Amino acid sequence: MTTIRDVAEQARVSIATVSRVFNGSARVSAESRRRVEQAAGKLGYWPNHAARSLSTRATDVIGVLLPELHGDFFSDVIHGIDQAARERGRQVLLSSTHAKAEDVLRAARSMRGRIDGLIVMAPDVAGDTVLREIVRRIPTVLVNPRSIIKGCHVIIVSNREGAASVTRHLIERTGGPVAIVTGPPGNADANMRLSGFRDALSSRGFDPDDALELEGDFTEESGYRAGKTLADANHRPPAVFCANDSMAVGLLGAFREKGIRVPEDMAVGGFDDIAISRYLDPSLTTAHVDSRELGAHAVPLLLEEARPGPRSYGRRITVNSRLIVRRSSETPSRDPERRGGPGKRTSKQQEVSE
Amino acid sequence: MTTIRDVAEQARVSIATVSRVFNGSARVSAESRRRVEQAAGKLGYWPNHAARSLSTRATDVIGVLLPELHGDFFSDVIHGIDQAARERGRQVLLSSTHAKAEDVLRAARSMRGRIDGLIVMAPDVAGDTVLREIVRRIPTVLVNPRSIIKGCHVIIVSNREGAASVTRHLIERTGGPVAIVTGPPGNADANMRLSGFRDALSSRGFDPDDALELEGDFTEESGYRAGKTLADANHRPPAVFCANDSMAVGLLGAFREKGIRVPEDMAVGGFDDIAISRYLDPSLTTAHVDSRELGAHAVPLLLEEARPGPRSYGRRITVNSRLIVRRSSETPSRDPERRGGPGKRTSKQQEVSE
DNA sequence: GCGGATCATGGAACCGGTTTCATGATCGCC
DNA sequence: GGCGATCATGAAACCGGTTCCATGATCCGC
Repeated sequence: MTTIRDVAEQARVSIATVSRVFNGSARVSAESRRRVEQAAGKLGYWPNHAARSLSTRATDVIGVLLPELHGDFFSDVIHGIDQAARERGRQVLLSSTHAKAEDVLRAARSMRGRIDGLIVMAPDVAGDTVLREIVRRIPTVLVNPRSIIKGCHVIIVSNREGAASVTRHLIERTGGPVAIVTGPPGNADANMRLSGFRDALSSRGFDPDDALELEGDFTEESGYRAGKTLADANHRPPAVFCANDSMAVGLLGAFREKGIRVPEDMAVGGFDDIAISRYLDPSLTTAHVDSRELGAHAVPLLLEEARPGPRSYGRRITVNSRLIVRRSSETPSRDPERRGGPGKRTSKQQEVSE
Repeated sequence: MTTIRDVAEQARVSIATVSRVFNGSARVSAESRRRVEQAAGKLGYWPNHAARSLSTRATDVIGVLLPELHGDFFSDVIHGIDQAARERGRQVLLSSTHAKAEDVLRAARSMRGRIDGLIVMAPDVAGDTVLREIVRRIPTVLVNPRSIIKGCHVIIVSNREGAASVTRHLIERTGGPVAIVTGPPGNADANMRLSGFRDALSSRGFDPDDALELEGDFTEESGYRAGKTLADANHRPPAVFCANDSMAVGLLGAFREKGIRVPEDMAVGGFDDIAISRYLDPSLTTAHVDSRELGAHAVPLLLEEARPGPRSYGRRITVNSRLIVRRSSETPSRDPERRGGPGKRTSKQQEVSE
């Protein structure tokens, strides 16, 4: 491959001059510039960015660590990050499926020298030792971490408040109580949503009841199993809140098989508002999280952090969720003609913000 | 940041020995290894991969160029690539939204030195000069390009055959003829699908008819517009094939607003089998493309290509599509109880392969 | 015409690793 | 005990850029 030296030789100038032409920084005579450009064109020279970033200590690349790429939620987050990055002339280095702390550490390590900063989503990583190791070396923005690192920027989805608002809504519509299908035990998002659910229940005068809490793991299958369990239960509550939409999809399938009508027999709520939620039958009441916005927030925060100079003190940004009421929690009697279906995607949906 | 020299100094060995310890290549005495590991741990040393790949000329990173990140199709493709890459210890450098040839070239250029190989999806890039420029310098796998580069690996979705099979199916169910909502004019996928549609029509004895071809651009909105146009047409055909599922979503919305029942008044088919297609009401008949498989094929092909040594001759891999028959093209009289909904996602769907 | 400022340019150090090659120590064997 | 083979190790070249600094040429004003 042709290097800067080949171009310099061909153009009969020094490599320093070639570098200057390509960076447009210092002044170069018109004659030298012409010769360099001609030589570069003739040889088909493309600069090597590994070499470049070795000396400049900058890469224009943002690293992203995700727990998984499955599911629409993370696709949307990546989309948001990629778009925000591209608007700022950055590329995105992706690494996904890091459940264990050890995986996260290894992935971050293998990015050292390749990125200017890192966006980490690690809702399953307990303790802060691993995150500290990373934050110590690489400018980082944490998204929904289980533990907060002092001085490190954080973006937090209002999981607790969102879960509480869906739960409250279900209580209002049905009189309560409400069951929950939880996320995996160690997961930060899952924990906050469970907590919000409990808050809402007790604030409406319902006592804590273990029988109302079914364990899931955010997968459609676990929602399906929980749906079967609920359907067979003796004293079925009139509503159930699924800690994410994927589980609600599975749960709705189980209910259909068991002949439980939604919302007539039971109201259902979810969390995330993934793309298919509005197309489900019945369409799903859920807490909408603007997952693109997550990325859009993370990138500028990170680039500010990655800038040389004194670090700003760790900032905390909260991304709000909002309640979207759809058919799965409608009052049964009401507006029967809407049965037709989800409607055109771009048309106005019935949305209720709290 | 600590460098290999700091570690060497602390461990009282040379940088060569530190390098050997970290790469596990040559033999190092137990004593030296211990000292190096202790020093590295104490100093918190993480190797710099920019420097490393500068001398090894390898990065363990795969570049991916996409036309856009919108839409479920490309999300799935990324997912497939990421998974295949991770299984092989590679990371993914992402760059999206490259409509124009110029953008594609710039993006590829800015990856030089950062990646071992490149996967390019550029269905809108006409001519082969830009792609040639890239292929010349970086091991590349092209996915559904508009023009074939000699000697370069290519992965091709059987657009033509898939479109033909959906069209034939619609003719069989309705007696034909079938209208089409096309993709954007210059797009490679769109062109092939249109071509397959025409083949199927003429092979069943229908003459070409411009009135049956409505122009779309792969967006939901364009499908919506086409739906309105079709609904208002004088002689409406009994079926319509949308060149992708997103447009079918829009078209179904328009039909609903116009009171056209699917499949009773009109049968509808799509292409891609994106995630929501099975959840639509009615669920959508479509040509399923395993978009994850696309990635799974591209990565090993690329890594083989990127291996030093003689280049293998450009190989061509075809990813087949298969017809998925769902309610949007069902014979109206049949099986009315299936109206219930899409069913559990993991449960068996009615699928018909040709 | 002379002295100092401005300007274009090249040499060389540097970024942080890998790897070749030379060297001295240790080993086994006769 | 001496010799060649084996082994661990460090010095130094190298990967391909950027940038500091010195240098010589040109320009300007007096």
